[in-house]
Amino acid sequence: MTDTVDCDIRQSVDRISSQMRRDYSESLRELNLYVGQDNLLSRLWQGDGITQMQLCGHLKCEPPTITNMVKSLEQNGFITRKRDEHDARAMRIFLTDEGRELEKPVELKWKQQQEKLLHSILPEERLLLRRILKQMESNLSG
Amino acid sequence: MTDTVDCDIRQSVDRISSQMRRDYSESLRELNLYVGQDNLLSRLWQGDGITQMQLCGHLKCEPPTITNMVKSLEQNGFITRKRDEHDARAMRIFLTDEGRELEKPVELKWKQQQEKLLHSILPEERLLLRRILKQMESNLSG
DNA sequence: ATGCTATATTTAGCCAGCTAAATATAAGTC
DNA sequence: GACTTATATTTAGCTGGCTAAATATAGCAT
Repeated sequence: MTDTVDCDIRQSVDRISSQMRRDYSESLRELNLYVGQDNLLSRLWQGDGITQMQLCGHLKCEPPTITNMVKSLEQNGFITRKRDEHDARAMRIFLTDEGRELEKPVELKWKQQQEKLLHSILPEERLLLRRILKQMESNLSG
Repeated sequence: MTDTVDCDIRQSVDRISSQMRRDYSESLRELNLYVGQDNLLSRLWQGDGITQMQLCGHLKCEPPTITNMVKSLEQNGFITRKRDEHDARAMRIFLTDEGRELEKPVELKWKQQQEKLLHSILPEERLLLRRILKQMESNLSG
């Protein structure tokens, strides 16, 4: 019984994340972005000029993934890359004006997505849910 | 405040699913499987000989995705494909012995994954969580 | 029988994500 | 200075996932 419930939870999280990704992907296309690129830009809105390795750390992904994402974002005019003046190995990533202009529209998409996800779930439940999700996050990273 | 909490939830689900995928992917490599292939096989363990279109429905993905997954699984010897006798358009997918043998090991991986995910989360909380996740699923599909 | 439409699958090409290996530069060591 | 190791990024090649377009077959209607 417990096993069944637990297994449902694992699968449920799986279904939610893939459906959310699909949905969200479609929504982001209106901004000429692909899923994941919003997270990279989000980090840059907090302060740009960081290296690709630093982006790896923040986005928790591998260097080749950053290379590709950054290439795509650069081609679409949202960021620029400059070689570090003191370390010719590193590339520093900067937002363009177009990249900066996406901050508000992306935040709106986030709110819309979150509202859709949490519709009809009560504030008390949201708080508890939040706590449990944090626990799950730390379970995975530990 | 509410916005912040909600947004945390959206991001939290995002982080959990990507970390889970990474973890799980690594774990499945021991069985010579890639993430997602276990879901396809799982449907076949319930009964094989179904068409690729039926798999699309169960896995909620598009036909080309099935074409690729099925090709990979066939090359690795877990399934075989036969053209439908009455409808030459359709391919029917069957498990090989190797494919059948993966059922128990994959279920073990599921249990390990779920145990890691839900560690230290109480049974009452799990029940509530399950209910909320179901609600989120229906929010997304509706 | 001819033709139009619907269905099943594949191909090509894109993105996120990965690993393994190559490249380039930095920095420490002898 | 020359050698070795560490770090940053890229390339090649794989998977899951997608869309758009191409095939192939089925089935209906005239």
